[in-house]
Formats: sequence, structure tokens, C-alpha cells
Amino acid sequence: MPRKTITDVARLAKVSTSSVSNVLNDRSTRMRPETRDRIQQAINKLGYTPNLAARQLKTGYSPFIGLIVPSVADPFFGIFARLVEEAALARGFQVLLGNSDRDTGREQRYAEVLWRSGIRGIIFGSSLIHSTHLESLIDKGMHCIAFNRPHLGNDRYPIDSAGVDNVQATRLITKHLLALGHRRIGFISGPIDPVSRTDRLQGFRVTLQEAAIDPDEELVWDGPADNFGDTSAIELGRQGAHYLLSKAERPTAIIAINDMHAFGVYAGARDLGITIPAELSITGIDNITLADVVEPPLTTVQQPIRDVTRLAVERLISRLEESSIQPPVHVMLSPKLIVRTSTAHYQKNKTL
Amino acid sequence: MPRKTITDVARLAKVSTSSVSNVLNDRSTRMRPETRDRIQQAINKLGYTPNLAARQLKTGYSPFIGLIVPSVADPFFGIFARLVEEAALARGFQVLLGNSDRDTGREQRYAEVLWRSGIRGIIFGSSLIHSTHLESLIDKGMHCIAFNRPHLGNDRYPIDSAGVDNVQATRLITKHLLALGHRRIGFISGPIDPVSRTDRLQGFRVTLQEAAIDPDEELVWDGPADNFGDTSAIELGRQGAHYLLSKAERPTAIIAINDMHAFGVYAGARDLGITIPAELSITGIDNITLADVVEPPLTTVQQPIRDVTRLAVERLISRLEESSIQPPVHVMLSPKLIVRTSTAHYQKNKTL
DNA sequence: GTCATTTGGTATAACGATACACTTACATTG
DNA sequence: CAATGTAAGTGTATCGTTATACCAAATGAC
Repeated sequence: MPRKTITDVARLAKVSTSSVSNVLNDRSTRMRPETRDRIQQAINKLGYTPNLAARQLKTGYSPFIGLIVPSVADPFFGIFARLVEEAALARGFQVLLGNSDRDTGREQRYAEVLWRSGIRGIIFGSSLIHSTHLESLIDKGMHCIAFNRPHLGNDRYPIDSAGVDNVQATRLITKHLLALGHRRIGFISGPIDPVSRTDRLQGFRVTLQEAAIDPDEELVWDGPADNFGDTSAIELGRQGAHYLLSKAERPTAIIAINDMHAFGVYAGARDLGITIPAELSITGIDNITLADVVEPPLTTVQQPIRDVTRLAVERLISRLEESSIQPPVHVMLSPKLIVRTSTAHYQKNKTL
Repeated sequence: MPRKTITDVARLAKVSTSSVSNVLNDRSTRMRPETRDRIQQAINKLGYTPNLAARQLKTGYSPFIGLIVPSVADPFFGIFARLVEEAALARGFQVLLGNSDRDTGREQRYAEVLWRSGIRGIIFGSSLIHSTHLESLIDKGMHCIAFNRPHLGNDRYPIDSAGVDNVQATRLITKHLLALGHRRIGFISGPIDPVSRTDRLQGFRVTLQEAAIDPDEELVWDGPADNFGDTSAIELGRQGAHYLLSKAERPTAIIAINDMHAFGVYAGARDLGITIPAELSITGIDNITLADVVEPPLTTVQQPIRDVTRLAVERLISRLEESSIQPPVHVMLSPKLIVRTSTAHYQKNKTL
């Protein structure tokens, strides 16, 4: 069954292909209504749909944007991807999704494929600090928007960003824990590579210093040395919990880099027979749906990702439509502390 | 910066575009090694990459397959999508992902876009019982593979499938619960629309009947009547738990249609002060990573989705490459019961 | 009644890559 | 030495669409 083309439609409606094209592109001004209807009927009768490859070749325009996330298997990025798709569809764009596994090489290869496919805009769900692997593409004319990647001083390349204030996120959490009387606070993260993690760690340290507490580097755990993203977030949280909670003087609270890591800390604490929150307070970041369901419900920070994703998509589409080169734009929204019952007052005389 | 084309390369290497094309497509037989090298250098120097739209227009071939799932925000489908992508990449294909929200209209519109984009194969992550909305596309030549959708008698359209034996999944679970002494077993599901859910419910009923227990329809909850997929799985589980556990004679065990629903049941039971597993046994299906982390760890059924996704991708690519029309193929793998501690013996004299 | 304008279209050249038929120049064969 | 073969390419039509330029007929102005 050979595919129907615009020529088939033109023949059936007894007009030129130009007229069919005019109907397809809503340029009905130059046409009598009856001609228009005749063409439309021919289109319906044949079940004709335009060939996007041909259209793209001719116009140079692609109704697709790319989205590269570490992995949609991570619930946070699953939701993130879902919202990006929703925002893009609302603006008439489809999303092409790729998982990078936080691997620069994969990220680059994906971006390359997108470029070859005629896609001129990509949203990055998590941004590595270094973007040199994307420079040649940006030079060629690729537009990039990064989630959680405000302007870096050392960065020659203009990448827009939309994100949440990560320093603020851990500030909120750390203040909350300090207010509950905690002084020995652990910090669990995967490798501190993406910008968001650096910021979160910084927010934690700065807030401690403001409270005149010297951050104990022994209480910051950032994954096994040989790990390159192949261990899952939950497993990392569990390992980190085992490490921190086996110390002679163990922390009374643990800040996990995100909710999934926090769930791993739950499991790790359980392994060691430590109760939450009586003996250990735990916090996450993201406020994914599950945070409200686990036992005890997780104190965490909500990221306004619906707004962030919408802004990111709109920014990207504007970029695609504007002709001149504009300076990068950085949007940053505020996170919000969600207090549940995984955090409690530090009790000096608790039963160990 | 106008994009580089094959003509630019040809000019720089002082050859014809035909020769450049031959290099690009590994037809080096018709060329001296030195010419080949010269062309390759020109390609590198210009940073040339072929325009896939033009290539696709000419060859009719697209190195993409489509994947339509209910929502990647659901962790199960996040992992599913991840594995499909992995299998596809290994075979040289990219994946274009869409979320259908279990809405026939959205599913159809997505499939339509994929067709227009020149994509000739789609994997469906969850299959609605009716596929009439896809028939016209299949007629045109679209190849479809469904997850969990064995041949239906009433179905005129040849859709391949790869999946897990869902009847077997609930059989395993139900037998497990029966062995633990449970007789009043609840069943919680969203709308019984996809084939997989129908099968799971059937496995449950049949196994009860084999044990000479009359299935109590009052204990089967399939969502509020006005729900059309807009409520999250967790929330549905919670609502279902509230409903079933408020009955005068409440069930002693609940089978949730999948792990996410089961987590909702955890929350619902907690709301009512019912302890797991002492007062209520709970099971899920899928064995997502979180199943091992929640408290208590969830008894569930593991789906061999790595194998299923690989088989689905391979089947689809074979379809794309074969010229003649072959009868549909159905692959079904066996699930495996994973017993954890969310299930326990039914105790007659338990404290209510 | 002539000229200018509007209406309702059409012919054709691209877009970038590939396939096929074709051309040389040289080597081999009988 | 003519005939044949082969290595190493090249010329050009083509995929399905759209943009641009063009055109014929009808209408309007004076």
C-alpha cells in the first residue's frame, strides 16, 4: 500500500498541489470556499496525512524538541518528563526523550542524533557542571535550556536555565532541623556532579556556619569512590545510611539529596534497627507522590516543577522562533518546605 | 550559520556528492582508500552530519520506533520505557515516547503523529481492549506490538504481543494468600480496562473457585465510577483501601493490581490504624525497586520486563524489515512470586 | 472601452540525500 | 590489436512538500 501523497489529493480534487498545500497550511484566502471543501473532502477520502520529513526538509522547521534526563526510571524525572511533554503539546510540539544515565558521552551522542533529526532545541533535566561536550552543537545553532543551572562564571556558552533555588532548598531544611535541636546532621548524596547537588551541599554548609556550627566533612557522604551512576538512588541512600549510622558518634538527622535517596536511608536505618523519627530525623528533596505514602511520611522540599517545566518549554520555543541572538535568561523559582513526620525534636536521652 | 550539506563536503574534498554518499553509507568498495580518507577528513573538518529528514524522504526508512505508555510518571512505565530505549539503541533505533493517559483519543493522535513522522512501528505499554482506533493506521502499514495483550478472539487485526502471564501472576499471589489461611481476600484495581487487568482479575477469581471459595464481588473494588484515569495509582489504592476496610466484615488480605496501588493501600490501612501484616496482608504486582524499601517490604510478583522489552523491540524491528505479511506472534513469559513481609498468616483471634 | 486591480488559482524550482545508469581510464585476455 | 572487464568514480532524477513567481479571467474605475 503505497503511501498517499499530496499529488494523489491534487489529482482527485482536480487542482494543483499548490492549492492542496494552501489548504494544509491554512492559507484559504486565495481560494473559493467550494474549492477548499473539495480539497478537504479529497484529503479525508484518501486518509491523506502530510509527510513530515518532506515538510521539514523544505521548511527547515521541526515540530519536535528534545528532552534529555538522567533516567525516566527515576520517578522525579518521570514526572518531569511528563510535565515537559504536556507543556510542549500545548504549544504544538512533540517531545523526543533520551536517558543519559548522567554520562557525558551518552548525552553528547543523544544531542547529536537530535541535531541530525533537525531538532534545534533541547531541555536538559539535569546539567553536568561541564558543558564542553555540547559546545560544538551550540555553535552550530542548537538551543539548550537547562533545569537547575544558573549562570556559571566560567561559562562561555549561553545556556538558558529554569530551575529551583537549590541553595534555598537545603537552607530551609537545615534551618528546620536546627530548630528541632539537631546539631550533628549528616548529608547523603550521589556524586556531587550536577550543579543542583553542588548548590544543595552549599546551602547546607552555609546554613550550619550561620548557626556557628562547623560543618563536619565526615558527615558528608557522596557515594562510593568507584561509582559512576550505575547504582540506583535508593541503593546509594541505603549505603550512605549504613556508613553514617555506623560511626562512633552518629548523626541525629540526615539530609538526603532527594526523596529517592531518603527512601534508601529509611531502609538503611531499618537495617540497623534505628527508628524514625525518634532516633533519627530524615529529610528529602522533591516531594514526589510517594513522600506522603511511606512510613513515616517524609519531610521534604517541594519543587514547583509544573511551573519550571512550563517556563522551560516556553523559553525554548521562544528561542526557536527568535532570529537574533539574545543573552541567556535564567529563571529561578522558590522551593517550599513540607514538614511531615520523618523529622522530630532531638532528644538527648533517647534510648540507643 | 547555515547548516553544512553533503554538497559542501563534496566541494571541499573535490569529489561528487555521490562519492560522499558512498562514504557515508559504507560503500567503500568503489573508491580508493586515499579518496575515502580525503572525504572523511572533509566531513570532520566541516563537522558535517547528514540530514535525517532528507535521508528519510529519499530512502523511506526511519531509524525511530514509537513507544506509547499510559504515563512515565508511573515508576513501572518509567523503567519499562528505559528498558525499551536500551533495547532499541542496541539495535540502532531511537525511541519516540508518548504518554497516553490511557485515553484512546490521545493514543490515536500520538500514533497519527508517529505515522506522519515516517515511523512505521509502535510498542504499546498498556493495551486497551479495543484497538479500533488504530485500525486505519494498521491498514496503512503501521506495525504494532502490544505489551500484555495476547490474541483476542474478536480481534480482526494482527497485533503482535510480548508480555507476562497475568492470569498466572494473580494465581501465584492468590495461592500464596490461601496457603497463609486467608479466606476473605480483597482486590483493588483502577478501571478494568486494559487486558492485563482483566486477566489479573480472572486469575484471582479462578484460583478462589478452585479452592471452593465463592468470589465475593463486594470485595472487588475497581475505582470510583466517575474516574477516567485522572486519579493517581497511589490515591486509587488509598481510596480502595478505605472502602474495603470500612466494611462490616473486612477482608484479611488485599491484592492490589500493582505495586503503586499497593503503596496506596499501605497508606489507607495506616489511616485506619490497621497494622500490616498482623491485621492485613497486602500484595502488589510488578516488583518495582521501591517494593523492597517500603515498610514492611512488599510481597509481589516480579515481571521479567527486561526480557519482555527486548523481545518486543526485536519483534518490532523484524516486522519493519520483513516484506511479506506474516501472522501475529505472541510471546508470554512467566512471572515469579517474591515473598516479603507484607503478608502473614491469618490469625483468627487478632486484636481488632 | 481601455487600463488597473483583484480573485483564484498554477508551474516550477528548490530542500538534502540517495540510487541508478553512465563514463572514463586503465588492465587483461585471446 | 581488438574485445572485454574492472576500478573509480560522476550526472541526474527523485523522494513529498512548500515558496515564489507567474498567469488568466473577472471586476472596477473613469
